Amino acid sequence: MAQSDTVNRILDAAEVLFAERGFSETSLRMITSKANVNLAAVNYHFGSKNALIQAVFSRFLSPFAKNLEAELKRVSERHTDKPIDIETLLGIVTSCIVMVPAQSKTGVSVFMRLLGLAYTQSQGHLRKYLEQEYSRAFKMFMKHMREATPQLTSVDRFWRIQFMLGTTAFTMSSIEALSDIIENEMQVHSSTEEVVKRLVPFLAAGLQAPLQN
Amino acid sequence: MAQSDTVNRILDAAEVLFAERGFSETSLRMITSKANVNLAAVNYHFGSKNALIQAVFSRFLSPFAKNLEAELKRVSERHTDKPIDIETLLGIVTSCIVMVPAQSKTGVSVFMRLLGLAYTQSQGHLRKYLEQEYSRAFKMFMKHMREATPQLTSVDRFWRIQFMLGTTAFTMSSIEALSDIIENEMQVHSSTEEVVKRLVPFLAAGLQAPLQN
DNA sequence: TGTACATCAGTGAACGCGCGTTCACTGATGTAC
DNA sequence: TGTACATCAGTGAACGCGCGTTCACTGATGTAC
Repeated sequence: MAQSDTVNRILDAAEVLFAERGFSETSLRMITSKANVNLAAVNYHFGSKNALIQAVFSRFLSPFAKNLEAELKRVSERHTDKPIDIETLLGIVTSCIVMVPAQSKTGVSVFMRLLGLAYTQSQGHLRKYLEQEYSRAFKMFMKHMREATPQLTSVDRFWRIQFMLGTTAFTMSSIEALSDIIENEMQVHSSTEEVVKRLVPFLAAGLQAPLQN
Repeated sequence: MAQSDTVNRILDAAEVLFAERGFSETSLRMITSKANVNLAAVNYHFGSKNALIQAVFSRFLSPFAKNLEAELKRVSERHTDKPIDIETLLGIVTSCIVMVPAQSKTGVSVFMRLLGLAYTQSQGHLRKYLEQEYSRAFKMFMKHMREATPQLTSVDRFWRIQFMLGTTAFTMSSIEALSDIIENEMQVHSSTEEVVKRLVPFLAAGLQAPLQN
């Protein structure tokens, strides 16, 4: 058994349980029994429950941020004359998200649900951690976003990006339940890819909606 | 002291604390000490913490649902020839939300934040309760929604309504944190009312976005 | 009008329980001489 | 090569604490006769 096996088993179990139940509704005892490790192992390896939460996020956000920075740099080098358009920008983000799970072993929906929870459930420690850890990738994305939507004031742009984030996080976190409902009611099967395809025009249209005064 | 005074003081305190901290992060001891009532009074009047949570929602959702049904009926009687358009429909919903706080004493932002939490934090008991309690208003709204977007297939309409719901719930549940960020970065204050005003055109544009194949 | 009883809002203290965390300890592996 | 020691992952049991809930009780008010 490799040295890091216990650590990874804890992270795998915590990731799934946090996504299913939220942070304060998931106890260390649930995590350690699902992971088949000793209760004290969490505090031994991570120090505290809060530190475990941060580690869960790091494991998928770090590769995502790395992918995103690389991809943004790559594409912008081919767009020296004109800014990257919104559809391309959104495409880059979604493709970078899809690239990650192969590394961290979990599905896209768990990934997205956690992102949603990070916004709605954090008590401060997590938000602070994410802000300082991933500010570079976020700023890079925002720079391109600014160039792609010159017609928006910075306040409008800020809010519309939050709206996009909200739509995505919420939809992805409940995609399983929603797919079941629609399959029951309308006998139509929806894969995550198909939902994302429906999502992108919705987001792009919202982002570029006329401003009202 | 009127008979219902303790009940209302508990509801007032619970409403504010739930909105600030979420449900499982708010203890009955916090609520009763803020309300200046005995700890046992919650279980005496409501029976359990879950029942208190449901009562908090009832106090603002019941008048809202009543407003919404009345307003939808009123407006549709003047639109016998053509269906109500989307902007009007969304306007009705937001105005019905704004009408409520005068009855339940709290601000719109507390109201909206609770709505967001209902989606992101409920453990089942709340979702079931809301579904069966307010299904009539919801179905009525959906009927008008269907008429307002005849160009959409029912599958597309289903997903786009979920997108709208997601955007709203997510934004409202994290509105405080987001308002703080934008106030720090751009020195602009954003009230909930202003955010809702920004949200509506975003949602309307997304809902009516061209379909892609 | 007075008495006995019922009802009900509210109380103070305690209950058992699950929580995150701590601590002394084990046993395997690596390292120095 | 053998011995002494250090390091470190992992363990079992317990810690104190805050939680939702319960219960016997009080005291005020209403009601029947």
